[in-house]
Amino acid sequence: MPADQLRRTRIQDLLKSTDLNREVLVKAWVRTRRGNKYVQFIALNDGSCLATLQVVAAAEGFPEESLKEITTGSCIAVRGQLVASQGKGQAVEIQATEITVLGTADETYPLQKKGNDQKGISLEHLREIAHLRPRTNTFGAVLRIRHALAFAIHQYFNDHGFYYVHTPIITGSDAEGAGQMFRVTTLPPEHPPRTADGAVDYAEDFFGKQTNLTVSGQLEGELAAMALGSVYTFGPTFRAENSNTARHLAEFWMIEPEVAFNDLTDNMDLAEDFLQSLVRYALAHCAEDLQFLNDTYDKELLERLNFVTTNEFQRLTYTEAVEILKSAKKKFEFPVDWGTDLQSEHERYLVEKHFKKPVILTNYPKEIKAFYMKLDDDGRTVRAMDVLFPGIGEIIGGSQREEDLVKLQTRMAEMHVPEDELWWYLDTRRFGTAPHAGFGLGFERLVLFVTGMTNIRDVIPFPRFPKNAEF
RNA sequence: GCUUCCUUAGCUCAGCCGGUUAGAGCAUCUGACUGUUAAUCAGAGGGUCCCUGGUUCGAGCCCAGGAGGGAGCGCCA
Repeated sequence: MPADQLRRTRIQDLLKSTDLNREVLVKAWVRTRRGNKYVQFIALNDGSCLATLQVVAAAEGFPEESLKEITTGSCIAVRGQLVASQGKGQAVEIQATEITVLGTADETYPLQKKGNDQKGISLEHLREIAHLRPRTNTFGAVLRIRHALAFAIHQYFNDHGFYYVHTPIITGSDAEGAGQMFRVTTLPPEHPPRTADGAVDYAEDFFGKQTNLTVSGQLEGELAAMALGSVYTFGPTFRAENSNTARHLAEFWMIEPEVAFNDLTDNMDLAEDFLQSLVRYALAHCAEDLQFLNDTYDKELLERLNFVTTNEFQRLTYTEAVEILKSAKKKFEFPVDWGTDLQSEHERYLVEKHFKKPVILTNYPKEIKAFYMKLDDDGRTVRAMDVLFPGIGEIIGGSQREEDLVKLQTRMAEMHVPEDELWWYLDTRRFGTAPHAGFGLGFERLVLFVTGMTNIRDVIPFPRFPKNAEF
């Protein structure tokens, strides 16, 4: 092939290639350069995998002076022979014949290599340079795993007969009951049009009414399930809560399957198989990245992931959980009483101390759960389920839905949910209602669990949280 | 929103009881070195000690207020 038609090969493909002694072209970012006046070694990373490719530049072709611009962080194109490496750290390397600097990076590049004192840039500092952190090993690994999990989610549902439905991001309802919402408006903030009594006149707004960013696609997902049978949503979700924790974001991605004719047990079966399949997919497809995270941050990560894929989740009712907590020897900061919601410390005790495995809690008191959950026969509890994971807490929240129109209307009245805003939702119970169930999985919480990262702001490229919308 | 801790070189951190010119490792720069593996060796440059005010003969250190960040809690996914 003529030299100028040579196409670039990804480093991932070169590193596993057995077709040696051929000319290749690589385009990538420089991690380090070292050597002497006779030979120089350049470690290259193009993001296709964690590992770097070693480029050898011999002095005959590349006097040391000519490599001055090849600094940590610069981007170069290398043409050369792919050969077996003489060194011990790698199987193959490139003997360079031509190096072109595509982009320089001077000494102010923030991601200079860390030294042999093993101390690198902290995750906290990397959050302040989130535009560059994908170039680190850690964020490369996290972002590749995030991608793999997103892909596995679509594959799982496709393989199981689910249809992907796109629910709206702008919603005209603020009655979904999942938290504070962000307003969406085109009205001028300084001088909005007013009605005769002085209130802001939203009839003048873009949609002719107040609108918000969605807090959940569930209600629309239910509409689709009542036609397509098994559906799921996977999209961005927004909560304007002033939550300052390592497990909350103002903008996050949520997966919400909804299945006609499923009851609570079917729902639990789906959640458990779904989660196990996703973890299994990551173990099979992200081995190198997971090994790196295991070695770097959390020595028990792989062990924990394998454990989850091979052990059944512990299922018990809220009432049973309260009994266990009441008889526990541990002293809790918050008392446990039937009817109050469990605190983080209680959930952590059940998952990490008592059962030492993922837990699915069901049949919560109706007072502490949403209006749309199906009432149990005793009239006190609802068919809710929360999946609790070690280190994460609630990773899934779901329920069998109330399919009976009258019971649903009664619950809405009790919880002051206005019927007129959800007339379309109630129509599903008026026309051909059916038992159905579903749940919401926080995507970033899943990525948090699989990567072993401890702060949710480190598993999404550009996190949105109170007082921060940089980048 | 609440509790608590932190903020010193580009990064990661020391800094004694409040006392002379604020230190280390890494990074960067310069030089040496014939295949390195987060190369090695030698040298050099690099500081608004987060900001404002106060106490004191004297403040990186003590006090007050503010800003930013971490961890935990609440809300939840």
